[in-house]
Amino acid sequence: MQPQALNRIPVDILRSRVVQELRIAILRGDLSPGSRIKQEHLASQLGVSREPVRQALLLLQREGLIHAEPKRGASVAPLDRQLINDVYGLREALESRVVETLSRSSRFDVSPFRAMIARGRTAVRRRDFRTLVDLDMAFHTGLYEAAGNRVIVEVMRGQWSQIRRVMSMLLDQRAAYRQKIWDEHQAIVEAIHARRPERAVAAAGRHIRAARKILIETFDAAAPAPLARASQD
Amino acid sequence: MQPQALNRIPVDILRSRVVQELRIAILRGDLSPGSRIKQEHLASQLGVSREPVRQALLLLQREGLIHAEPKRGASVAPLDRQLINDVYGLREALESRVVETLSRSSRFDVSPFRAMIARGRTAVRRRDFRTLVDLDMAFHTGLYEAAGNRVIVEVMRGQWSQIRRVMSMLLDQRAAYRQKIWDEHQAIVEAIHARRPERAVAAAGRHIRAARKILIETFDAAAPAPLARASQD
DNA sequence: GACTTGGATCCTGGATCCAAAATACGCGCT
DNA sequence: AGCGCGTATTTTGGATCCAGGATCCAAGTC
Repeated sequence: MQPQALNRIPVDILRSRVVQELRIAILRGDLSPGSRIKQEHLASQLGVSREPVRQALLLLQREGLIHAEPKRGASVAPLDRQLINDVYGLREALESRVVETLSRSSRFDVSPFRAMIARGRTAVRRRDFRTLVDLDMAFHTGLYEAAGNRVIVEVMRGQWSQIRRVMSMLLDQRAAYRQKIWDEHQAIVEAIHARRPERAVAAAGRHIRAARKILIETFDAAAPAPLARASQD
Repeated sequence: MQPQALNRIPVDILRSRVVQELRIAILRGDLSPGSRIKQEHLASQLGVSREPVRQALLLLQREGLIHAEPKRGASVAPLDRQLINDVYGLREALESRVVETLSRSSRFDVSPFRAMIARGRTAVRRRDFRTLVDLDMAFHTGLYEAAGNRVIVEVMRGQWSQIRRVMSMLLDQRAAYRQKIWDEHQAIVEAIHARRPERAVAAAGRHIRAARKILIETFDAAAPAPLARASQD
């Protein structure tokens, strides 16, 4: 017996496949906010029974992508202005702390981040929004992971579901903002690299507040009617 | 007061009852870390079928109280030194932000907090540890709620499960610390009340770092052996 | 005597079944 | 024709059933 790394990859489980599929569908907007989700229908559509579907719905409900009431069924959670705002409040608090920590650490490796920035700029030029969102999330997640706090990584993983939903909405429209993203990312990374905590925190704060501002504006401009039908309870 | 309690409140659902029971059992230590949880056994013990149990396990797994591997079953998650540490890292980041926000707000109402502090001191005198933990959590949760960020409230609700687990372990032993808690709480609240953001942030930071320090120390002292035992009943 | 191996047994994940709540529908009434 | 009420249908939450993987035990092998 060597190290005990013989049996890996048991991440089968139908349930997680359903979660994955559903999450993607919601994040992409294939399922529009507010639309009803019937278990039977979804099950047959994915070729499974209702059992894994129910569990998947449970999980996605906790993730905030699904809204459900007992006996009343589930629906895709509406985009929620307040929620977005609050998510960004959380993000600012955590990310400030993360970049501050990194700025004081001696083990921060800039290179992967510089690489991501380069790829990000390319994606912007190509107007490849899907990749752009992926890279943006990868960039920030990379920071969390570099800071080494697993709880923060985990918490933010959940929140990015929300962020991605509105992000895709936003990127279509805000060309000016798309340009700025990677400059801001670069500012953050270089400040960390230069070991300047205050500067890094400031850069991160600016980045996040700018994103929030744009997001909320875009939301208010584009959303009022079609998004939040069920927002009153 | 009951602002909008006219129609909802159908929080029956067997599953949530099971979650509740299980969570309490784990937090109280009635189920020791590492012990296996058999669905059938738990189900009959609670007088339900395996179905709600499975869903409850799923939820508690995401909450970090249960550890499970596919086809291998579930067990009570072991107390994890690193995890505790990380939770406190998260807490410090968020709570700093929260108290800072509150210090700048004009709508902060001290009175409920002062009341909690008084009750807390009483609980300390009476060595009523259960109530003490409840009040501690209520105090901090109260701050999150006062700040009005629902996402932070929600995220921290999850984290308090972890905090409570070790907290009960800690309070038994650290008499000196028990005394200090409510002084520190008072310092935080009064700083907020006095509209002194820096002071409030500093007080909150000190409070959380002190708690973390004690917790980790206690953990290292008392924990090595008895934590990950697999016990059957 | 320690290690492997075959098989009985247990347990989990998924499928199917059932009762009750909720919604949709149609009928009768004013 | 509009409205309300009672019933049919849909859909959910929970219970039960089943197949496959994991665990345990004991006998066989070196």
